[in-house]
Amino acid sequence: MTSTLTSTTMSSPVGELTLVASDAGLRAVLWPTERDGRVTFAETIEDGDHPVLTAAKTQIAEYLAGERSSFDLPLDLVGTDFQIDVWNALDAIPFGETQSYGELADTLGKPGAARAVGAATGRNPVSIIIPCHRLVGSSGKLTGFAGGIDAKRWLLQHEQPTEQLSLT
Amino acid sequence: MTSTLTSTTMSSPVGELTLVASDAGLRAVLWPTERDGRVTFAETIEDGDHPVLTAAKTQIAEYLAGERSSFDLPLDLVGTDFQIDVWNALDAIPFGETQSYGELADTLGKPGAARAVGAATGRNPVSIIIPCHRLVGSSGKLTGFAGGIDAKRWLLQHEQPTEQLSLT
DNA sequence: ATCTGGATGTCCGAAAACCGCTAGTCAGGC
DNA sequence: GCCTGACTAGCGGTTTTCGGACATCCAGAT
Repeated sequence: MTSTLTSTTMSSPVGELTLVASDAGLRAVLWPTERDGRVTFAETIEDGDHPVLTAAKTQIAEYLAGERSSFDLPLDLVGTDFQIDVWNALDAIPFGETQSYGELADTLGKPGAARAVGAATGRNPVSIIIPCHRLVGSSGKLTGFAGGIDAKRWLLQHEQPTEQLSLT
Repeated sequence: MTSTLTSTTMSSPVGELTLVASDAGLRAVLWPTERDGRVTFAETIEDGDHPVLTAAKTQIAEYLAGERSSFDLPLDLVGTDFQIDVWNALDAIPFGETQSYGELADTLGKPGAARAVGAATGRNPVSIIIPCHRLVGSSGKLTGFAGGIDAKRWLLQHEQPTEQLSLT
């Protein structure tokens, strides 16, 4: 049926990440709590040498070390049209900036779909690479995150030049 | 996603048949009324030269000409566990014989599931090859058929040596 | 200040509907 | 009596439908 998937893992300040790739590109970057359910691991093979996986590993490590602010990787996104739209819009939020769920809904031409944006964001398969952590409540509050609110706060602080803002 | 499907058509005394194959084998033999809905034709390519399709065409023609009483083709059945069980049990009914829905349910070890057998039979993707026409009501009545009751009667008469039985 | 309701797309579980059935019952016609 | 046909309840698996729940937010009423 589906082309074979390969996977590998890497450790990071925000927990162990699991990377999954298909022939077409990077399929997923998963938090420890997401390992099950998000991807059917029945058809997944461990392979640390997959070119897309090694590239992703390198770029994520550079990002976490503060040496990189954007990614350049082939992605293989699987989702509904709306979800893909949301993920692409997320990708357009620049390093260090944030946007609210409602604002993103507006830019998609679907005002009022803030809640739907939240649901689609929560289903982003490629954490960190597609910066779902840059989406916050309209009041600035950090509302939810697949990897845990702590990880979201860590990533956002990490993108602040002074490392000083205290985020609630 | 799914591997590519190829299809072709052939005419027969019971109407034009549409054959569909995947890499794994014959996927479907459809009646004119089934062409839509049963298979996603969005991903189907016309190709009369596909080896499985030509073999199926030949064997069906031989069967319809009275020169063949069983089939030997790789099948690629897609369905629930129960449906697959039913289809396999159907395949075991010999040429020229019939069985009732309830009897088949019994042989599956699920007495009382006669009606479920009916539903599964109605979903048999591979008409003629898997002889769903050999399944009749417990009273001997021809109850239903995807290709129409007339086609069912034609096939059953065709399998009678004398061509004489009058089936209701 | 705080609470309520309504709008959006998707997924998930529960419940209902749907069938290519069947054995049983009962009323009619011979 | 015996057969037939019409009608009924209950059978089991699958499909369809429906109602919530979500990583929200704004307006209006308490």
